[in-house]
Amino acid sequence: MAFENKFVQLRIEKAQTLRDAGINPYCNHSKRNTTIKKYLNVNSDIEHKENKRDEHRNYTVAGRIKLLRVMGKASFLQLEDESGVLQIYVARDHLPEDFYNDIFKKNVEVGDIIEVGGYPFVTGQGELSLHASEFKLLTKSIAPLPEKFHGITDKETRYRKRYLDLIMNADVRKTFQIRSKVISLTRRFFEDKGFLEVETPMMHPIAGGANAKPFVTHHNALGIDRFLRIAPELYLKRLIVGGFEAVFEINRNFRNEGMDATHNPEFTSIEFYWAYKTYKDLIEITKEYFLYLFDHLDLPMHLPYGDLEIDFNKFSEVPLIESLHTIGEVPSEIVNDKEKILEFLKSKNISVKNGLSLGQLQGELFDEFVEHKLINPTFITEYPVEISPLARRSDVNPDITERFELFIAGREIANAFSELNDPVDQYERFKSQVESKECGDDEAHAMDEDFIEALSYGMAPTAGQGIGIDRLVMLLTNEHSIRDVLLFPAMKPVHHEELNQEKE
RNA sequence: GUCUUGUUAGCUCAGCUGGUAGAGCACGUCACUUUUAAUGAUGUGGCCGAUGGUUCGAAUCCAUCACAGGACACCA
Repeated sequence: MAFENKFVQLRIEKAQTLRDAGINPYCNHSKRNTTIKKYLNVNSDIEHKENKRDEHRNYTVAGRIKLLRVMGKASFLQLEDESGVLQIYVARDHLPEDFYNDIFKKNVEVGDIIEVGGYPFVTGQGELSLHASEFKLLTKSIAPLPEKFHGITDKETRYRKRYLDLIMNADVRKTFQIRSKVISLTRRFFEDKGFLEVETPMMHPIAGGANAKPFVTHHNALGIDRFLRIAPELYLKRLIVGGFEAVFEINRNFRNEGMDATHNPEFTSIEFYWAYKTYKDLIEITKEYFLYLFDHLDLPMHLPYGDLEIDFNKFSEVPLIESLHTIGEVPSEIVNDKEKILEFLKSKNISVKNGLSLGQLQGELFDEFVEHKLINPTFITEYPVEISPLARRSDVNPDITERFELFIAGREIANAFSELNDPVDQYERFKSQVESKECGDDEAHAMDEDFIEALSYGMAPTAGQGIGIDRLVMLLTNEHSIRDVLLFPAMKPVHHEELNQEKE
């Protein structure tokens, strides 16, 4: 039952006491005329004034009471709005008769949202404050806030009740402000380059564009299942066929897979496609993009991340096969021989699925021995064709593709390639994916004949790239769980009724 | 999915080899007109995550379940 907690009951009673005294505890009119940050800036000269005050100035601020110190006939409170924290001085003799004793002291408490008018002054302890001459309750908070010193630290509560986390932890608000900036800067960067922002379907008849398990939903009117998209790729390429030459989409993808520190069932990516360009051009624009972000976010080029320090002046490029030896210390004589790779993996006690192709085994070696060592930004290039079903083959070596993935701090941040635009080749690759699917690989691509038909009309040579925004934000904010950069991360329901409701 | 560690007051946490629940903050009452997690006095507050079991007796031991954190596996 709601409101049964005794502390909540007490606060509801206070709200009623206020109503009885003619004060609306959920008042709808605020006369706020400045933010706390502006107030502190504008009045920074007060400490040099006579008596360290200026009674001719008057400001009205509003916010939530975070701390309250009642000292008899006067009180101090710490008021917080989105912009900052301000100390308010409330004295009995500067407010209407009896208001201080009967209303303020008895019915106003930590958590309430109030509005205060008054003049600026500096206290004996040297803190620029506001001397209250008007005081108005805007919103009565009936739930007690977490402890004032330790705040709220329990991760489960922080994720489930993000509003509490945001109230109590200013640095969490900061993380999400940076996230917002990253997205808006990304949008501006690509718009300034002449890219067109587009929106493509979230509900797909065929889940394509990535190797992943989709969520399934049902369209009642048509009586058919739809898949929540796992990637926007195939639709964005259709737009290139249609004649757009540079498009991007920043939006959610959905993958029906496990959840952990770097995976949430819904996540945000940007994908962009650029006609008449190659993956080499994408390497250049990616470097430029990072510089742009660092510049506008005012981040150091030597970025700390946990125990690591990442040097963003040092982007490097290494072909995948070469990286196996030079970075992964895999003997170079085995990397082009299936049997020798299998032997090597076995000697290292690493088991892999049966029937993997050479390219897939090379991918396994990379994941096992190289990926986690890539701390400074590294473009790994020239991926085997077997693990790149949508990428264009190299003109000089048909076994590899014109592709790169960007790794930073041991994690994949971006995936890019010159797009495969030969419809017959694409058809063959889909067919081989379908065969893998039939052999039990439930993450292999399905055949998308409509996409093949689109390619048949001719897609200009194009380069395309996807960047995981959540992981990028983790990197830039020094967060180590994706849940800390998602306002409302996916959580299991707490009550079993919710879990079992789908059983019938 | 596997392993592992948690779950005690609104919040942060104690509670040993089983004997019937503790602190700080918050809240109530009193004092206090320049405090900074204000201070001093005093009081209220708990189905010890859920269900079973062992026992004369369980917050404590055992089992199952739920949720969460971490690690591994899969993936972005």
